[in-house]
Amino acid sequence: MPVREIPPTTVARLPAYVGALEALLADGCATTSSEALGERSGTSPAVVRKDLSSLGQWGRRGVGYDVAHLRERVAAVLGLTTQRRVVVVGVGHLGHALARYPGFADRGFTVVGLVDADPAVVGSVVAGLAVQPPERLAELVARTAATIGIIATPATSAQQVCDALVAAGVGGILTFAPRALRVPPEVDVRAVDVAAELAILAFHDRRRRA
Amino acid sequence: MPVREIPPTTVARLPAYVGALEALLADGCATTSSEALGERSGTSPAVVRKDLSSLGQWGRRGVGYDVAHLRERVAAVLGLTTQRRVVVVGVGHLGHALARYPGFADRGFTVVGLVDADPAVVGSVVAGLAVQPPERLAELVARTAATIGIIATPATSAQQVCDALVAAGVGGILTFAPRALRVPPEVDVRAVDVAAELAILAFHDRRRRA
DNA sequence: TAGATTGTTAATCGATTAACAATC
DNA sequence: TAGATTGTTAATCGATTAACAATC
Repeated sequence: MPVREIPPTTVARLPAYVGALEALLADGCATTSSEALGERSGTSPAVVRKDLSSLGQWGRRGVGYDVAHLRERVAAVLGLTTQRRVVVVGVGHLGHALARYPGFADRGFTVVGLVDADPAVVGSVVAGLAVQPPERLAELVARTAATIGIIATPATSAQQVCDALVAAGVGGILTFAPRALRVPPEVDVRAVDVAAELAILAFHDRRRRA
Repeated sequence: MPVREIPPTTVARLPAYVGALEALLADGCATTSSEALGERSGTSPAVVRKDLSSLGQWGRRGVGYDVAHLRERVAAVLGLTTQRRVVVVGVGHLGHALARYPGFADRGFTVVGLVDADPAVVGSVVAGLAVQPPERLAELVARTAATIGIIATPATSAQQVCDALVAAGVGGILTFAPRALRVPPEVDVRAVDVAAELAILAFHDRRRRA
């Protein structure tokens, strides 16, 4: 177990290493190098070595890394060995897609609850789960022991949903709403803003053509 | 027009400023400060001032920024004043959601084409567009003059789709597939990995409980 | 032994924070 | 004039890159 604090940039790259290691495993590679890992995860060999050595010394000089062992260790550092329960708020097109996303189960995440404010949607069954009304959110989180909430609502209700999730006791929130959220310091927020990503592409596109 | 190169971290924050300024405009604010903008966009006043001053001097000391004017200028820097045409490859649940996402049109992005490899999906009409087979991708991009491609396919086909988009001539790619993509240096790639975001939340969740 | 590759240190680079003079 | 707030500089901090000794 690492004693030093792991830098946030390193943590952000760990999931890519797990993915790359799984791909290598599927390809039948028993051993790999920082060079091959960098190639597969989109970073440089130097960064790979620095990141991995900040977690512990799991490679062998002159040889490389044991793929299966390293995958297990990095997944353990990320906390992917435990199942995590996730509640999705907002069951529009995006919420639907998230509720059914196969990439979650592979990584130990289970969607255990769906919530929507629209009475026409409440009660419908999506991905085997009956959609609950917002007033049942706290009870749902408590009953399922969910620790992560996903916000897939319009931006206008995002802060309200966020407050409800925090009050219900989740420790982490992933939001797709294009709006900054206020949360107490002990709650962790990650934001995905698809339109913002396109805007950044547009910036470079504009530069390229200028 | 700014002469100096704009730092990537600044570019990444610009869309949030545009959003915050639009919210302020909707609230009827004519003028704002770096403090209020920071609050709304999730950064500090110092960062706001530094970012904005790297684009030009658009504030007035002792007074603040003109909301409408600043919004227009930042949007112009991002290149949001021109309509951008977007092609979505992979029309599963996520592709469906993207094709219909209202947040795109608001920011000047129009989905002009849909492509899927599944013969059962090809020909179906989603969001007013007939889904095309992969072999029509190049023609589709050429005909619509699309400059941005979105990859919403399984990870296994992501690189192949990426190569086809590059060959078809798009300048920017937004991928949702959890896999590093190889592209020529003149093509810009942004990656959104939802499972990775959850994994990062899981890391902090684990620390919190440890 | 010779070649390969890690783990780590030092050097470079860039981003954030703090502070304040300029100026409305 | 006094108070407010920008634009900018300097100081701090953290991340990346380069290089190489350790070692398999």
